[in-house]
Amino acid sequence: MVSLREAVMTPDLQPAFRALADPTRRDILRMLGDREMTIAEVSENFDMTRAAVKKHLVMLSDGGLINVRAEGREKLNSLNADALRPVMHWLGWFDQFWDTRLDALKNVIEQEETND
Amino acid sequence: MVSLREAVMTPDLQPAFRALADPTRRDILRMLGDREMTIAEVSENFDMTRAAVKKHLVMLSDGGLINVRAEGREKLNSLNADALRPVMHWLGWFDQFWDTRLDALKNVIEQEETND
DNA sequence: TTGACATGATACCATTTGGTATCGCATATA
DNA sequence: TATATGCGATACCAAATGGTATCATGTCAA
Repeated sequence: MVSLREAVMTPDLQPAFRALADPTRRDILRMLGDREMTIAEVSENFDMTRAAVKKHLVMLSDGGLINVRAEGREKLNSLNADALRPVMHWLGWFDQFWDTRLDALKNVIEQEETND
Repeated sequence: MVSLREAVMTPDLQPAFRALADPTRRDILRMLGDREMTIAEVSENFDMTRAAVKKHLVMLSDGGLINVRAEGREKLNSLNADALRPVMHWLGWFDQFWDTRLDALKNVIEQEETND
């Protein structure tokens, strides 16, 4: 029996971290930020076969990072950004070790971002 | 020529993401949060040979996640948490997609954490 | 019903990954 | 100087990964 907090914040991180370890899959995630896409549409953006893209989508799905919805003979893949929260949470533990000398620089950068 | 922001916030993320993709390496990072350790010391915490641990340390070093300092015939490995910032930054892009309905739950959890 | 088409499934291949065993080298220390 | 010790390097192996080609299946449309 795990606590509510454990259940929500500490699922098995391995599938998500593994899914994020490939640049193609990270690119796919950002593409799906725009809109949900079929496998064929995703594949158009890469120089590889649809079967290869399909494998990446399976890994993303295994990590819970995308949802797949059937519509007729098409499968629409959509981003599930919430699955990135546990990953962020894990990384957040390291906040305590961040070099505070960089904070000023961080602020500068974030200021720049507001001007994008 | 890349901008300051690009140089600081968008280095090549691949070595870091790859380093984070293995549970042993993630465990090592948290161990090194306590104190810097020799290879032998890190190896004591795992059921694998020193050579295997060494390989993990090399990958962590490739990702910039640890620093290695020689002291006599020993090599002291220490956490470089700052290298996780670009990773956090990349993940932060997805904040815009997070389900706001989870924010209340997140607050509850963070409240719990203050009571640890 | 008959194609056309989007997807799924499988077999296969090369490379990377995660591990072991073993040897050599540099550095403390008796 | 010997010798023990901490580490690095290499060769090797099994399994996972990232890709291809090919065929099967379900669904839309004429």
